[in-house]
Amino acid sequence: MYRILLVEDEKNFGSVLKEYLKMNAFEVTLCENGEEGIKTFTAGKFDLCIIDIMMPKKDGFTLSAEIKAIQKDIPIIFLTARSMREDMVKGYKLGADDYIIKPFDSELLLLKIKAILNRHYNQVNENQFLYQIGQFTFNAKLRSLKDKQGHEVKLSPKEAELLNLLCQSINDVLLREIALKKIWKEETYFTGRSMDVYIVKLRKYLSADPSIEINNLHGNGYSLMVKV
Amino acid sequence: MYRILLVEDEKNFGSVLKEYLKMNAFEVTLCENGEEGIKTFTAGKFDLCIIDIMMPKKDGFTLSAEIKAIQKDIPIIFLTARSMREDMVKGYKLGADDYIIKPFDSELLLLKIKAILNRHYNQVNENQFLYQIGQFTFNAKLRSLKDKQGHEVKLSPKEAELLNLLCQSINDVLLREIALKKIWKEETYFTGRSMDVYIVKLRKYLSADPSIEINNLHGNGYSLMVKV
DNA sequence: AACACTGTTAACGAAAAGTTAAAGTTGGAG
DNA sequence: CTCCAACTTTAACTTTTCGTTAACAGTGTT
Repeated sequence: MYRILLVEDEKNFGSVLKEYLKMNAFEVTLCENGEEGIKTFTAGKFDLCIIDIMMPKKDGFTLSAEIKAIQKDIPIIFLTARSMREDMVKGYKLGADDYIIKPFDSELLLLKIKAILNRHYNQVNENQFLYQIGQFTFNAKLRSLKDKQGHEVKLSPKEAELLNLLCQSINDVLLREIALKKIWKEETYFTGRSMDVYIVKLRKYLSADPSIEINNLHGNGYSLMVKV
Repeated sequence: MYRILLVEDEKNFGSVLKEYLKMNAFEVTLCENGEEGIKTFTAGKFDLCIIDIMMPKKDGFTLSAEIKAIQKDIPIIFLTARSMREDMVKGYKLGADDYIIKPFDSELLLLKIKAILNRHYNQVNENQFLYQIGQFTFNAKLRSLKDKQGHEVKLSPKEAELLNLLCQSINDVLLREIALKKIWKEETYFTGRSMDVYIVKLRKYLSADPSIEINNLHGNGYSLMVKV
């Protein structure tokens, strides 16, 4: 049960978001401005902050700086109005923080939250390297993909890393940016295109089993789905 | 002989699995529910637990928490129904534990069991010096490699050291950098090339048995694979 | 309709590894 | 002390593997 500090001055929007997150098994504390936010943060324990940038009294960036001063590594997701200039937000992008533009798909926010929490806390079994994918068995250490007949294909390092990430979030979403940061260490046009090429390669390898699909979520990432 | 505690409420599936594991040289105790599971665990000694998550009376997570309270570091493999949501399993603190989705390839379970036991208990016995490699017997101290016919080859110091490292991670990866650090004490272009030369030599020695392969993992290292 | 995102293929160049042989190095035997 | 043989490193050349990029086609969004 992760604890989220939500700081949002629009009352309606804030409480709707709070309810939505609670429905999805998060513990949420809602604050209506930056001052209240820093007080609440100091008093409690939180795993993640979601902060509106434009707020009266104390803006989101200032608040986040104060929070980081207390707990350096806490992940923060900024909420920004569409009108806000992208480069301004990016300029403030610190460390592993993220931002999301209002109005947004609540589903997307949930995905980001999960992905970020995962990245920060669930050092998800770096040890796990054996996966069953439909009729295939994938050994990430040896970079081998074997089908039921015992036919083996060797994957290249990048192929294996990508498939490994997909397996870690099997039947769920692997966000583009997360894959790029983890595998390519940077997120540019070219690394993005490179990743697309690898997706094609993985699809080819896995095409023997029709119950396996690597689906694209336009603008968000990919998901490795294995049907029943 | 490792001892496995298997807790599974489906009687048929449980006993089939138990027999399969026994066939593969494990000592297995089968329990049919969580309560029985914790009693049995308290009474006996076990190296690994395999626990179904969905069980009446006491679910697998609760059981595992109780078991961990008694023996903190015992490895656990969870069995989950396909219907169970993936993120629910991952959301639960898996720690160093692993999980597997039913129905699964029994081969995969065996691989996982071996991998887990290996990393928990076999902190690689550095003192071992006698290895069986396919049809060969390798004595690392005497640096001798004998085939079934008793023909013996004497290996040079470096050859023997390298083969020894390969044997320590048989059917797994020997990372280049680790081999270089352990044998050559430094990692440069030339020591790397030197190692390549020794790999060629070892391959030549072992080429008599086609079930033995020293595979290169491009950019990673080598793996000594012996087919069964 | 315009634009951004994705699918797909092929080609190029860089890096790693395979291979063989010559050049060093070292530690005894004489 | 000298020389030889075993051993190791360096060199040179070849082959393989890999990742990125370009180019063009197709798709989803606004």
